Amino acid sequence: MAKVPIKPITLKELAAMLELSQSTVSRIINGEATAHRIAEETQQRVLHAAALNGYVANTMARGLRQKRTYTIGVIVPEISEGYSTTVISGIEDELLKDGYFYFVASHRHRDDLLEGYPRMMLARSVEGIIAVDSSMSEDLPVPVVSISGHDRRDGVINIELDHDQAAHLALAHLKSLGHKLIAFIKGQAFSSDTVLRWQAIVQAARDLQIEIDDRLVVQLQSPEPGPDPGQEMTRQLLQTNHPFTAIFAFNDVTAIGAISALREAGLRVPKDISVLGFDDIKAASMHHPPLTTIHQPLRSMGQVAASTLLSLIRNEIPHPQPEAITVYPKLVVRKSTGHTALHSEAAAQGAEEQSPATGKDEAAS
Amino acid sequence: MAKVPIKPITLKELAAMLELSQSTVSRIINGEATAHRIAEETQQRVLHAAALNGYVANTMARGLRQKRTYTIGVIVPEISEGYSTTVISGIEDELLKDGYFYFVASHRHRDDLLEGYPRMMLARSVEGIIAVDSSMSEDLPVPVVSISGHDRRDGVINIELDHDQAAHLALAHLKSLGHKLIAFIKGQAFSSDTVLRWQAIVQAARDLQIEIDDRLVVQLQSPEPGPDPGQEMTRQLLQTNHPFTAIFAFNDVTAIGAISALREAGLRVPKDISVLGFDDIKAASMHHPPLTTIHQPLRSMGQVAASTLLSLIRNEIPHPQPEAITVYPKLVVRKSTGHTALHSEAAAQGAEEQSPATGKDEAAS
DNA sequence: GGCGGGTGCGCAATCGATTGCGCACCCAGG
DNA sequence: CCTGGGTGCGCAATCGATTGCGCACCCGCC
Repeated sequence: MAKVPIKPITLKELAAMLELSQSTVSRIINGEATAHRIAEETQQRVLHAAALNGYVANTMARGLRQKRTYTIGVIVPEISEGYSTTVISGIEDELLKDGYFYFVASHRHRDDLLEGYPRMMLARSVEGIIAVDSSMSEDLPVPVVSISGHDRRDGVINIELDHDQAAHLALAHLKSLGHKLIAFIKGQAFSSDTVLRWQAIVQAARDLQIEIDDRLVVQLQSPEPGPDPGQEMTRQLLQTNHPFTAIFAFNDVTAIGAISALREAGLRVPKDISVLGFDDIKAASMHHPPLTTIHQPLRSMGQVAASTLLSLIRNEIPHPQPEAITVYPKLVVRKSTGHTALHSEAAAQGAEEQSPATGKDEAAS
Repeated sequence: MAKVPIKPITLKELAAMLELSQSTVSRIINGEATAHRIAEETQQRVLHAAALNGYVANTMARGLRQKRTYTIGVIVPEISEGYSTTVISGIEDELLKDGYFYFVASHRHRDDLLEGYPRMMLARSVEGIIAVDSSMSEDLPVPVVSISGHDRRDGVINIELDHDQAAHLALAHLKSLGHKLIAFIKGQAFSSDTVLRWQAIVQAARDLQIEIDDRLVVQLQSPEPGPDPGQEMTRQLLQTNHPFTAIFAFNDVTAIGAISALREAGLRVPKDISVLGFDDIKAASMHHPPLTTIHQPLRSMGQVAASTLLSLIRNEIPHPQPEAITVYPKLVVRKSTGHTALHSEAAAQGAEEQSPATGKDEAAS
């Protein structure tokens, strides 16, 4: 089992052993032998010696010359929460399959890092960059694919959710449960989804004839990840004393914070107030009650981003390039939403019973 | 906002602009100016121009010359859950500070990947590897730091939790709440913590004079991440009909699964059954009820691993190297544990009241 | 005027692989 | 004998940075 790891042999040494030039050996190793008319016998000789000596080309030397590294960079806001990491695991699926590796860097919304990381990655000759929920402020000399970044920049392909459909699914669901007084928690200003999502909600509300009461609309302020900002805004919502029967949160983590605040105020979810999340991260199904949420196919967004980026790198995407690739949401009904009790106690009671606790839900994607 | 599209500038170009030689510029950039008697004014000129043009040395070229890559590899079982990702974010903190980048690869417990990834990383000349909850089967020619991997291999430094203390904290907590019939859910066989943790539990139980009933000990089987395996084993535990008043789960996600199973069976947590988790991942504090758990300083374990690895790489750790670096657990009491009702209804009632819902807990580390 | 000692910086090789040209050799045909 | 066309492979530049030497210039002093 214990192979002795020896000092890697270089091309020069290998060539010397074989009494051939480096060029020849290099060509054979790289499978360009026939294109250069190298004798079959020589090829075998070289290949054999290479295998015997465990020759592996030095990645840096090769990278320096070819300007190829088979490496890409992934830039995320934050590494420890459900959104980015699910996307990353989708990215990984695709990349490693093709022999690419990736660097990860999280900028935590710090502008200097948002600027610096792409640069540092370029210094490492990444062949492309995937930005997750982060807007790139500069044009980069490599292909860029952006996930939920709505920058509309030349050459940058966006992977984005169909927000209109998402908003429609969400509001139609709440409406079907009888909700009319719906509170909204918008995302932080820095999140690239915030604006589009809100526009879509406004439009969907109009289509479904749901009225949006401005006093029931709040926006996350604290840049902190985790449920606290959502909890905080929900408290604020409760303090204003405007009645509502449902909350549509910007994401699942916010929804979880909202539920904490509601509980704190003695309100039951979903009996008194329904809470609808967004994203469908792992924690959504693990929560109690399991969150009804709008599922974003995060993992496959990562996969699509990665395979699109590879295509761009290989120049396989004809111009004009598409500006965006749309993916579609799904409504996942779990237990944090129910019929509103405000207009019909009976309906509310029914809602309680409508889905007996089976312990199973469609968490797995 | 729109700066120049950043095509990295090279040393040669920068030197040309400044009408200096590459050597001089290189020396200044690398802080070897004084050692080479470069005029203070020239230094300022160079530094300024470098900053202005966002010069960053090409890592490949530098690496080629210095035989350094400033890159390490991180191997994790799985990327999308709380344990690894928290560790990774700790790793990132330390590494990027020192100009290192890292590759991530997740093996999902597949042996071929567990073998293959280290190899591929070596081919990319990583200077070291951090293995998170994964055992490396071979000796590697670079420094390795392992987090919760109990392999005891020469040259591999382990970052490990003080399991004895953890077990003691956990059992003492349960005992203090009156629990005597404690069920245990052990980790999957592949998790490197499983054995040590269990040994520590057995020892702590002995010390605290708690009896472990073998019929109340189950082990996670399914390799699947997420709460399902925990839920499954808890159902099994319930079916055997041996009474118990508390469950000590292998980790928080398992605890969450356990709580689902208990609810499903009509049992309340913590009123009927207390559940104690392990790890203190983000989801633990977000759950309802918030999990009482044994906190592992995951983030700082990542930081320690990274800084230790960097020291190893720099050869700053004198021989004989330590075999392990121990970090310490903390008991975080939230709301999933309470006095057992089995022996004293009064005590149980008291427990209910003992911690009023404040909505605040010590989740943040 | 020549020499010694600072000062301040440059030349060119080097890391290991890739790659655009080009060259030597052989054989057959004219 | 010379030429033309294969065949089989090598020369040397190149990628971008680092680094061991070394050199030019200036000043003051004997």
